[in-house]
Amino acid sequence: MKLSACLNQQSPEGGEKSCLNSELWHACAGPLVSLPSVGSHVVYFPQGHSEQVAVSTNKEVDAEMPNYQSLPAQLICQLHNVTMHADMETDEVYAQMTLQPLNAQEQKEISFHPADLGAASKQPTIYFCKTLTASDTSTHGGFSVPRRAAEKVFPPLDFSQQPPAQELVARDLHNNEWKFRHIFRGQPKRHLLTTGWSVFVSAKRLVAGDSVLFIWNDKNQLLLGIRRANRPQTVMPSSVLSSDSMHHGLFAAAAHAAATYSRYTIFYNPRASPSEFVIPLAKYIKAVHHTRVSVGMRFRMLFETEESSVRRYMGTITGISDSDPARWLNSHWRSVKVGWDESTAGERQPRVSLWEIEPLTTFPMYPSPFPLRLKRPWPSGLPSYSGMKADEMGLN
Amino acid sequence: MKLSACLNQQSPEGGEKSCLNSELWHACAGPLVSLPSVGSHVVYFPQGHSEQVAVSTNKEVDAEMPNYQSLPAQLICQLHNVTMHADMETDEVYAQMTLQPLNAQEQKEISFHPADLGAASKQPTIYFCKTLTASDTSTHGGFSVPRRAAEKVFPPLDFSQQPPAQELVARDLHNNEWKFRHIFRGQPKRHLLTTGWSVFVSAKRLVAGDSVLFIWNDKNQLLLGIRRANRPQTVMPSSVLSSDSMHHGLFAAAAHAAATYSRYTIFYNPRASPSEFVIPLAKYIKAVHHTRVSVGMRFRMLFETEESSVRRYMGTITGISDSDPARWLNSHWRSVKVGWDESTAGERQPRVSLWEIEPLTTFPMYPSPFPLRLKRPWPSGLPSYSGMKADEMGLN
DNA sequence: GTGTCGGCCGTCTGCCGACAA
DNA sequence: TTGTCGGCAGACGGCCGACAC
Repeated sequence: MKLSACLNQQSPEGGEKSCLNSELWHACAGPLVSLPSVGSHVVYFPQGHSEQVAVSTNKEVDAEMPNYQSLPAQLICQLHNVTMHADMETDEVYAQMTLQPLNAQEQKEISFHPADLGAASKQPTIYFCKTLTASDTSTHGGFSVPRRAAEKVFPPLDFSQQPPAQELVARDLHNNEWKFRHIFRGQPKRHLLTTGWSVFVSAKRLVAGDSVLFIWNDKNQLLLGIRRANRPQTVMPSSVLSSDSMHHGLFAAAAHAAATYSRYTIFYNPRASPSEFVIPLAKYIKAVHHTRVSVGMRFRMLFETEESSVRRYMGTITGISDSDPARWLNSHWRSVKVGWDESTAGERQPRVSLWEIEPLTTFPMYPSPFPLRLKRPWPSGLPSYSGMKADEMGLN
Repeated sequence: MKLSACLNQQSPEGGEKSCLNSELWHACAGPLVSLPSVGSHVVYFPQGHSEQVAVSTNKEVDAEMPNYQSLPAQLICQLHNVTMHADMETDEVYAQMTLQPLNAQEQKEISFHPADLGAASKQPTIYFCKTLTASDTSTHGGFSVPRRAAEKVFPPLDFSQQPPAQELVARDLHNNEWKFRHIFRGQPKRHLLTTGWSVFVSAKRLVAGDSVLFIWNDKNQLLLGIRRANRPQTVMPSSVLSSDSMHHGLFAAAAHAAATYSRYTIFYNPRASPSEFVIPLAKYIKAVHHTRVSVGMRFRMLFETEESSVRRYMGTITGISDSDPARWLNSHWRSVKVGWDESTAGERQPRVSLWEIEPLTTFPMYPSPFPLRLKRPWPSGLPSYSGMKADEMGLN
């Protein structure tokens, strides 16, 4: 992996490179991924971060790993910076965030803004995503564009020509330019990308099963991104640091930042990570303190389909407990054990976090939604909820 | 980077994959690289390890990085395991080592073996290395084999045929098989690799300036490896962990191992690292305690040439001091400031370590070389030399 | 001794509509 | 509506000796 393009969420003019519309990044990341807004308060979960590192290094955290006593299970931070990136080699999207743990005084002064709830980012409206077929990736031919897709996102063809054709110019996440010949021909007629397509396929090393997506943005620019199929064993030990040292690094850096209230930097890989581990504080508060859940309760949760849209799966809460009591006591990370109505080969996780689900047979405990204010602030000196008991949080 | 092939130094039958002769690994690593032997005692320098991480992530250690008080500047360890690897994507060689810091009792019982001195590994005798030309990597033709090289390492051709030709089968670091047509033709006659060569070039993504090397080992097998040219900006931020967290990880993992005398794992990238940071203890002792150096003294030091051989450069010692007194007090890592006779654009480092150089106008202080025994063992409880004063070590 | 080139042939790329799912 | 195929023309891959440094 090499240096990556930069997409700064807030200050496009500040970046080292010219910055693309973040629509493309979000389209590649998927409909469920949202990034907290700069300046807002968030909750950071070392445990979730560790899960991402475990997936990336293909190695679980070692049982011998010491407890970082000074590191609470969740850190309340201010989010100073968010930049969107894409891997130079694979185009895999990821985000870099700069977090700063709040000290006791800052925690007392927290006030909430509705915008901090972090709704899933709106997917661009004028776009399409197609999974590549064997013919699409073969050297024998070009790319067959689904009719509705071509009519929706490509500029209209001049049908007085025979055959109707035009040159398309599209930019990828790295702002590289790709040119394609777009032609409408064949019997029956269909939209095709011919000249230029195979160069793109080989440059991006696309294979059948990968997806390509086109966006027509509000500046009349054509953007294109890719999403690789979930190939098993795409993991890559970095050969720089052992996975054990990586986990040490994650915990030590977070512990140091928590102890000194200083900034630190993390990477979030939306398509690698099993769950988001930087959550808007308001979303966390709402889910943990203002929603009543109990064993046996029904809920639904959003998942991404293979066609890049969302669907809800239903399930039942079967238990509420610490997912790793030895290491992370009183953590809300994956504290909810669930069973799924449709059990497709255990594809969905058996444990989820409160803010990931929508409980059904309940309603919010507060009548007026905003602004919120906590009755009982977190224990002074401990920038976390780790000292709270379950009954204080309405879990029982 | 993906999973890598395994070359176990000691137990070829124990590896998960069939293991190749380590000759190829050492040939790719270069003539100056040696690996300490399994079971021996070594000195590990977190500072040197940090340098490697800084090079790999292209980012220096942060000035805000806290001091890891419990981590001495050098750790005396037993080397439990050494495995040789090669990156699946780039074929870059690296080694994985398992180290275990010695406790005070173990340090007292150390005895030295001459074999532990860690002489540079013998390069294979029957091999050649060629830097690829534009013609070699072009699709227009094959690979032009230098005459002496072909006669030395390839099986002899049957010159009764016209033209003389044969099929060569060579295996790379991952034990993949590559087939080439070896032919002797043209006017004037020359050795060429034709059919099969371009597949190899494109699979390994070789460009003009990269090197390829062939070995004819003692089992009558043909092996081949590659060495990429030092292209600037080959660095790759991992997008898994920030460089700050990487440095934290390195120090925290080492500090934890030092505190508990437990094993930990490191990676050594010989072609990325500016210096070896795991040194045979005997070599360290000899250089630090049994060699007298002083400012103004002449010395010579080995360097690798572009043609993969070694040559000596001469220099003068200009100072002896801690290279990073704020972080690593009384460390011998790069404690010697030097000036070079041939100052080719500051290519060579201004600071070296004692065990890297050969002082000239001096001779060893001990009459009989081995076995050695220290008069004054290191301070009990501190598994390092960090408490020693310069005058105790004969530096002044 | 070896790097690069022109010449030449063969394979594969890549554009086309046919056809079927 | 769109995935795959046969047909075909042209580009490029790749093997050869010529030639120069």
